[in-house]
Amino acid sequence: MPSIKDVALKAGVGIATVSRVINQSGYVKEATRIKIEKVIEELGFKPNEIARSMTQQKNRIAAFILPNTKHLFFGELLFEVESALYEKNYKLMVCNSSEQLEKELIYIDMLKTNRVDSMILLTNNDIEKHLDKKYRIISFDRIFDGIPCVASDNYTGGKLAAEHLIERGAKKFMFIGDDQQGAHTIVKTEVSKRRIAFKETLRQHGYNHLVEIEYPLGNYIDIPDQVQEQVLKHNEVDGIFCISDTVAARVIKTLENSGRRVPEDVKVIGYDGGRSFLNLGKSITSIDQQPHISAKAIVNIIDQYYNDHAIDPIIITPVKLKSGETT
Amino acid sequence: MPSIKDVALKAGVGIATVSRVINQSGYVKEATRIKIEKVIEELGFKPNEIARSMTQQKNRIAAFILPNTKHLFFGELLFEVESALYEKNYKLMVCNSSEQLEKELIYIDMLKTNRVDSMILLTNNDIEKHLDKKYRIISFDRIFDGIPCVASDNYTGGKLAAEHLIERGAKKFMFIGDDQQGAHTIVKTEVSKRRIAFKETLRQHGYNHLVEIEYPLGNYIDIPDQVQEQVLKHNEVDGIFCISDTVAARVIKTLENSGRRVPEDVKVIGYDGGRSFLNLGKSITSIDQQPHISAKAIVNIIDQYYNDHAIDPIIITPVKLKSGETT
DNA sequence: TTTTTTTATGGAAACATTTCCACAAAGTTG
DNA sequence: CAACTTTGTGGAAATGTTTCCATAAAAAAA
Repeated sequence: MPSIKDVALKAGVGIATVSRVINQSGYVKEATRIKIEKVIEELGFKPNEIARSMTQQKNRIAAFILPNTKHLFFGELLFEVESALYEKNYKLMVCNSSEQLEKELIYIDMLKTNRVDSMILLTNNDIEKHLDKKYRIISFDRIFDGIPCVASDNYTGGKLAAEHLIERGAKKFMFIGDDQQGAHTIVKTEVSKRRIAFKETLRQHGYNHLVEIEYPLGNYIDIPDQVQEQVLKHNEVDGIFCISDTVAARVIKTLENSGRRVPEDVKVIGYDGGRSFLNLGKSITSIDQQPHISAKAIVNIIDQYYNDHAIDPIIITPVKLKSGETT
Repeated sequence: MPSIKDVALKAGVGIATVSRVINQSGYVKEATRIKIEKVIEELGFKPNEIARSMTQQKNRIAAFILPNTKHLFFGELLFEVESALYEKNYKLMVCNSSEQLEKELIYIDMLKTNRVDSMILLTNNDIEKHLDKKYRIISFDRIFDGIPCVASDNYTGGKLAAEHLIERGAKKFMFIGDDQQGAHTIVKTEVSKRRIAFKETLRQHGYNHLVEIEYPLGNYIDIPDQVQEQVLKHNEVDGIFCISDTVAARVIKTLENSGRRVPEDVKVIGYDGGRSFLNLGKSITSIDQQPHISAKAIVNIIDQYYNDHAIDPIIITPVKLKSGETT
C-alpha cells in the first residue's frame, strides 16, 4: 500500500502539499494539484483512515449494540440505521448482545478501546450505572439518565391500538406483553407505555374488561405454554393487542388451531409494522414504528456528536396504524 | 482519555515498560508490573487500538458486504458470523449493498481506505473484474477466480429436495427460482446448482415432468404477477421446490387462496431452514443451510488471513433437510 | 519602487502505540 | 572471580497522517 510519502516523493513535492490536495484545504497551485492527482491515480493511493483518525481523534465509525440481527424488527432497524449512516459517510459496527448485560459491557469496553465515535444501545438491561457519560452513547427506546434517546411514540401506539379495536367492535380486551415484574425491568422502559396507553384509552371509552398476560421479554423463539393456556382460557375476549407482530402471529395461530376465527371472533393487532408477515396467510394489523424515521433521528444525533453540537436529549418518532386482515 | 505516556509518567517508568505489561511480552519485574497495573486501574487507561493498528498494520476488523440485513436468512447469517467473530475477538462492520454493484464497489473502496483486515462478500453481481486480489476477500456462495469461497452444499440441497418430494409421492414437479438469463448471472452462481441437482435427481428417478419458473433475483418484497399466474396455470403439478422459504411461503399462499391444499394436493419445499416461518400457520419443509456452520468456516478463513496462513480456496458446508407440514 | 497581502510550499511536531537496540544489573557457570 | 547468560529497563525510531509554522514567491496596494 503506497503512503502519502510515496506520492510526495514520486511527484517531487512535500508531504504537506499532498495532504492539502487530498483534503482540498489551504493553497495549492493548479499545476501542482494536477501533477499530484496524477501520481495518486498511478500509484492507486488511498489515504489511510487509521492514521488520519490518529491525528483527528475521530473516525466516523459508530457501533450498534442490539440483542440480535435475526429478529425482523432489529434487522430492519439495523438496515435503516446503516443506510442512513452511509448517506453521511459513517461506517457501522454491529454487536449482538443476545440481551446479556455482561456481553453488552464487554462490547462497550471493546468499543472504547477501538475508539469508535459513538455507540447506539438497544437493551432492556439495567445498564445505567455502567454507562460512562463521557462516551457518546445513544439509546434506542429506553431512557437512561443523561443519555440522549430516540424512542418511537409508544404511548400513541397503545392508544391507536385501543381505538382501532374499539372501532372494529371489540368489547372485551386482552394485552399480551412484557413482564413488568421481571428482573430486567428495573429500567422503566419506553415500551411499557404501550400497555399504559392501551389501558387508559380503553378506560376513557368506558371499557373495563382487560386481561393482561405477561409474555417474558427477550424470548423471541418459543411461545410459552402458560401464555397459550391463558389465551385459550379467556374465550370471552374479542380484541387482543400484542407487544409485537411475532407474538401476534403466534397468538393467531393458537386461536385458529382451537377453532376461533380471526378477525370474525377475535380481532388481533400487533406491533412493528406487519411487514414481516406480509406474505403469509393474512396480513396482520399492526402499529408501524417506521424504523426509517427512527434511524434518521439516530444518525442526526451521531452527526451532532461528531460536530460537537448540542444534543437533543430525547426524540420521539411517530408511529402509524397499518390496517391488515386480522381486525 | 489517558495515554500510555500518562501511565508511564505516573508510575515513574518508561513507556516501553508499560507496553510490555499491556502486551505481556518481554521482561518485567513483578513489583514493576504490579505498580503499573495499579496505575492503569486508577487512570482507567484503555490502550488505543487505533494507534496499535498503526504499528501492527492489522486491526482485527472484518467487514460484511451483503444485500441487506432485513431478509431473514441474511439477518441470521450476519448474526452467526458476528457471534463467531466475537469468540475470536474480531469486530465486524456491516454494509448493505442493496444488491447494487455500484454500492458494493463504493463499500470496497471505503473499506480499503479504512484498512479493514478482510471483507466478506455476498453478492450476485459480476464483480470479479473489480476485485483486487491483494485484498483479503472471502466470498459467500459465489465463486470468483482466486478468491476463497464458503458455499453451502447447494447440489446436495437440490438433490435432497427432489428425493423428499418423490418420497412423499409427488409425480409432477415445478421449480421456482432465479432467472438464469438475468443480467446479474454472468457470474456462475453456486445457487444455480440447486436447480441442476433437482433436475438431475428427478431424471435419475425417471420423472420428466418439470416446469421451471423464473423468479427474478434480488427482489424480496413482491411476488410478481406472472409468477403467480404460472403457478396457478400448472395445476397438474404436485411437487414444488422453491429457491427460498420466502418464495415458498408466497407460493403456498397463492395455492391456498385458489383452493388447492398443501400438502394434500401439492407438496411444497423451501430453502433456508424454515426457521423464519416456524410460528405461522404450518411449518415449512425446507433445506437448512445451517448458517452457523458457514459462519464458522468464514471466520476460520479470516483467522487464516490474519495469521498469514494458507487459505482454503473453497469450503463446502453441509445442508440438512428439515421436514415440516408442507410436504 | 516599496510595502503589504495573498498564494504556495515544505519541514517538523504531534497523535499513541510497538519494537529494536543499548545498556545495566542481576544470576549462573566454570 | 571472571566470563557469560538471563533479567529488567528506557530511549528512540517507525507507523501515516494533519497542522502549525517558517519561508518564499507572486500579486496588489501604496
